[in-house]
Amino acid sequence: MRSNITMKDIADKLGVSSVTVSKALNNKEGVSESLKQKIRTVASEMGYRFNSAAKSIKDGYSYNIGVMIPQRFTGINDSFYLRVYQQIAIHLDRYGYFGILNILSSEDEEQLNFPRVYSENKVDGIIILGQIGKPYIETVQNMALPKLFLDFYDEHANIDSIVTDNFYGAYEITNYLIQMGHREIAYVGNIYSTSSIQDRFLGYYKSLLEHGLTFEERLLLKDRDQKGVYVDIELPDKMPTAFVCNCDQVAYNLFERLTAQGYKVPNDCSVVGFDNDIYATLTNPPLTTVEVDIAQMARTAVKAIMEQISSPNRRSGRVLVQGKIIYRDSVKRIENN
Amino acid sequence: MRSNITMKDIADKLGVSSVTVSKALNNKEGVSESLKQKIRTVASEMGYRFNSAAKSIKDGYSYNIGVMIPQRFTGINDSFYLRVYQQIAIHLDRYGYFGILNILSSEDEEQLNFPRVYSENKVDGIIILGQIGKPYIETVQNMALPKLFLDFYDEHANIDSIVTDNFYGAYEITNYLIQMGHREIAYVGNIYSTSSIQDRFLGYYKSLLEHGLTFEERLLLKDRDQKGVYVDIELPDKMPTAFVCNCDQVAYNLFERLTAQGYKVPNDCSVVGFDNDIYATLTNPPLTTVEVDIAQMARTAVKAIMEQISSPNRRSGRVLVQGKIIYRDSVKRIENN
DNA sequence: CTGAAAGCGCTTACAG
DNA sequence: CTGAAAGCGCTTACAG
Repeated sequence: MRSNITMKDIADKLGVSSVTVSKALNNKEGVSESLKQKIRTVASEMGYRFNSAAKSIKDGYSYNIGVMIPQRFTGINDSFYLRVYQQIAIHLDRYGYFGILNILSSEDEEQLNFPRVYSENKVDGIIILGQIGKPYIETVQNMALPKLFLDFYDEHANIDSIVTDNFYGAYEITNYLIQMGHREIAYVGNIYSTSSIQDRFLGYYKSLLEHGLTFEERLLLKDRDQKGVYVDIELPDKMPTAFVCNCDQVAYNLFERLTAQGYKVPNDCSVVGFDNDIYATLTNPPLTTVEVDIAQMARTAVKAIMEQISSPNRRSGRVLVQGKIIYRDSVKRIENN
Repeated sequence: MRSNITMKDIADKLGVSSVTVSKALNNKEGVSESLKQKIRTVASEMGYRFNSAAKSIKDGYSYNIGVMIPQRFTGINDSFYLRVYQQIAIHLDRYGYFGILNILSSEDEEQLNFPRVYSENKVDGIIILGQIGKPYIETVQNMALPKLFLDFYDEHANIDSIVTDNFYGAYEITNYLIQMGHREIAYVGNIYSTSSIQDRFLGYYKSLLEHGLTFEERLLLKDRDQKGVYVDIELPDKMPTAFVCNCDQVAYNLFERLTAQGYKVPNDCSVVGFDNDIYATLTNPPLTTVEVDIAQMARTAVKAIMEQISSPNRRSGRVLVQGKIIYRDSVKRIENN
């Protein structure tokens, strides 16, 4: 139930018209300062609350943004997207907007249903947070609304996207390992599993190339099967001096493996991760890793969708958000012969 | 920007009135089945989307619920409330409602500002998720809107609340320790910090009482200061055989402490936690703990707020949601002399 | 500086 | 079974 005090009530109380009240409360021209003051005071005394639905119906904006997260990314230990959503909500607030969370169920994704936020005209734009299936991408394209992919992209759909610079982050952290004297560096991750694992691998690869190091198949270690289920990591017979892991959780798994085999990090080998999530601080010693800048991702996403709303024809394309290396204690400088 | 197709457009196309279109699309009486069908078909062909703002302005409902989480509970390793929010969003969906996330900043909490969802009439009710300061509770009481405290309560404010049965959960898990032969059982937590830590302590206390065990001050170990900042846990000189920790993260901290001092869990002492969050699986061995039923909390909360909306005078009071002991490997049966 | 009129898109209550 | 009229609370464009 809403407060039943309207601008008309305030107007009646003061013997003015509701037009004047509207102007005063919105601080528009055409009302004397003294009247404005009086109106504001009375409004506050009466406990007046603005009716945003009435405004919406007039100007056609809901002042809401839908944030759609596919259900499968919302598992029990998987709060990354929720955290991104939270940052989005905070940044939307600065534009006078609100965020409505829409978990995309597997059924809706399969049946290509529009989200309810769309069919009920609840939002002025939609941010899709987390990779959706190809068929559903088409459904999204059919939505007549500003939209944005966050943390993934599709090369065929012409939809703006914001992604972490996986390539550059992995490139930089591999450079760092090489600077620290490492020459035998393994990459841990199934590069056929997701595009971000693949992009991170390519960054690692580029770093090797640039430093005249040759990549060897045996230094590519599988961390999960095609379905994304983690498998035991098999250490190579001849151990490398450093491991680039595609994410912190995998680095954490690798630590367990190394410890079980009697290796000590960083003395016997160095390990780096990616994401700077909770796992990065749970290893002993804590992990040097690439931090995904969640706040920056959210800020960029909100700005991009706001621009689409105000200028429907302007496109931002694919925006990369740089990560940042967090230096901790899992890397040791080694000497080369 | 909204789709600019309205009921009027559909009506014009079919040569009927917009009243008839409204009735047909809402499946109300007074329109023949055949006309309804025709109208639905044309609506879908034209890509009609319902304008919820227009409905809102008529019936006074926004069909949104605000979920307010104090900023301080949204730290980097703290996704419990976000997960609850996610479940709330899913359950709201079943009522045709949406959830709007509102992070309560420390400034707004100090300055006793109403949340924007309230002052802009964006929601039909507010769920406050996580303990807010006493002064702000008064602010919340002044909001003329259905409201609900989730995961905390205040004995003085007459506001419905849903909380985990902290008391009973701690009581049960302490009973379990006693069944396993433990007689010297410590409680880890600052009982002046939050009401849930206090309630869990009382459940522990009741279990001791019922079994004729005497509580000793020295067995109450502080885990954090008044502001909630974790402190080093000081182990008592004479070690107990078991520890009841007020939450899993503290149990995790205790593990580190015990390991540092050379104690092994569960051989040297047993440890139990509360929450069954990520920390419960990160200790070695994993933790026996009380699982907070997030889905049930969310379901109950949504039901309660919906009831308040439909019958403003009905109150649900303080509802307890039962937890569930998850048995793992951090407790050992011991023999008594 | 102030306000009467019209309209946003829908629904409700009533008349036919 | 169908629709003209009125109204929800606000804002815009215009007249004074």
